[in-house]
Amino acid sequence: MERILINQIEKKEGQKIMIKGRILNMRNLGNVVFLIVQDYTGTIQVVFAKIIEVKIGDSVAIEGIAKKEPRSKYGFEIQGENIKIISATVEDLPFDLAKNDLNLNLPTLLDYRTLSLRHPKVQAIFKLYDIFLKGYETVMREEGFTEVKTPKILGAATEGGANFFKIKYFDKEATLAQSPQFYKQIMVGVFERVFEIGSTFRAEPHFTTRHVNEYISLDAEMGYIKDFYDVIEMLNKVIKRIFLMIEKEGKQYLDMYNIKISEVPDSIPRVKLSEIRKIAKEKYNYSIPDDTDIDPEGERLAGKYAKEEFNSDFIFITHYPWKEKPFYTMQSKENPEETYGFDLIYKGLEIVTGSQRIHTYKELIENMKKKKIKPNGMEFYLETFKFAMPPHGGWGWGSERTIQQILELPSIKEAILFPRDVKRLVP
RNA sequence: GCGGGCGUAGUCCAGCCCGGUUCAAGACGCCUCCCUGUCACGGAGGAGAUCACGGGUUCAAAUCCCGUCGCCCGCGCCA
Repeated sequence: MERILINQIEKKEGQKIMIKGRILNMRNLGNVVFLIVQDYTGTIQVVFAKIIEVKIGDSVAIEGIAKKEPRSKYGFEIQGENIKIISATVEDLPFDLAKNDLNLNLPTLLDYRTLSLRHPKVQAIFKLYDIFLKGYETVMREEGFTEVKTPKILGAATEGGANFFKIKYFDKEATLAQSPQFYKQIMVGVFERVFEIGSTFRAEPHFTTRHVNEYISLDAEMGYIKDFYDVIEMLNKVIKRIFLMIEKEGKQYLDMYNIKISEVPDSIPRVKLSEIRKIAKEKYNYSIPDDTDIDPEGERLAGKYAKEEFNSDFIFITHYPWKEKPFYTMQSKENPEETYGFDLIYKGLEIVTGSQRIHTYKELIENMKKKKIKPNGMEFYLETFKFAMPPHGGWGWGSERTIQQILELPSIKEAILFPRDVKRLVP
């Protein structure tokens, strides 16, 4: 008999069918047994009026009659006639996958990742992530961006600093990319508009709920901009369209977390960093420390301000200080202490960083000198700027952080299948 | 790196402050039995913990002290 997918059962009312899937739960009432069976399209209840020898977790093939059943919360069920174990669970599960909530501590959730991922509510995170990635690809292509994949094994650190992983590369030393920055800029000189979805690696030993050492960055870079507001407008438009797609296609998954996805304003509020400092002080009586651009408390307050003042979950903070920004960021013409750099804060957490980049060779070299950065290993990047790079800018967007914030997950690690942090290299 | 916290059955946890009838309680899961409409099914019974490890204080330590190991969080840095 041919397998019928669970979401197709309603079309087979009254017919004898066969499904394949995993037993999520079993309720034994003596002479009647209820099974909840899951395949990749959904879940359904199967009822047997006899004793059956199966365990929760088994992969099974079930033959039975599809029928309408108002007594079942699914509205439909299968009157089971025959059940066959395709693959058996040979050990007790370490926790209860049948409950609505898994209720595990983070280390347990991640240690038993191969099993915790089977829980519908955990799966929902990654189904939403799937929609999110598809949305990004779709919208970016429609905006004329070409998808590129740039190397992650690099000969030199992208942006200086010590936060890159060193690896052995035959007889040389290499590093893992902590950003596609150089390559995506170079590609502006080729395709004008490019985007990338790729792994980035950061060797920072951070211990927070919003950092990991390997994450997926959604990058973009676009040429012939008139100023960095062109980049902000593009990002605004892209986010709005993606969030609408997630709302439409991911409703069943959002519902599992009781989340109504944020409305993205047509024009997300934009506030200068210097303004945010004043607002934090005057409105919330908090002083953002002078030795940083903005601290996490400052970001939370910026998010709070956006909600209270503009009823927006999003806010752009612009004009980050020159001394805090990397050498390729364009300095403000109006105020040399500031740059044309911005962050996007979503629900009080930074999820995107972007800027207009310096596009002339001369300015780039001058800025490097001022920042005391040696060109060693990045000659290939600098060379490009001798050959007429158009004015351009772009962003790096943390994909997992976005999912974390959409679902309000307590840790970014819940939004990654197999997260890598300071303490975790397996599974 | 600095600061704070945690470690008790397979899982989630109570007990720790104020050491002693609690030979560590409960819930979920597991095993046995009962139940023909459950949907977090219900009911009865049962097994499962050298209280992270090592040392100390004490008549007595899960509980107080010291050390070790493991982990989590905040900050820094950033997406």
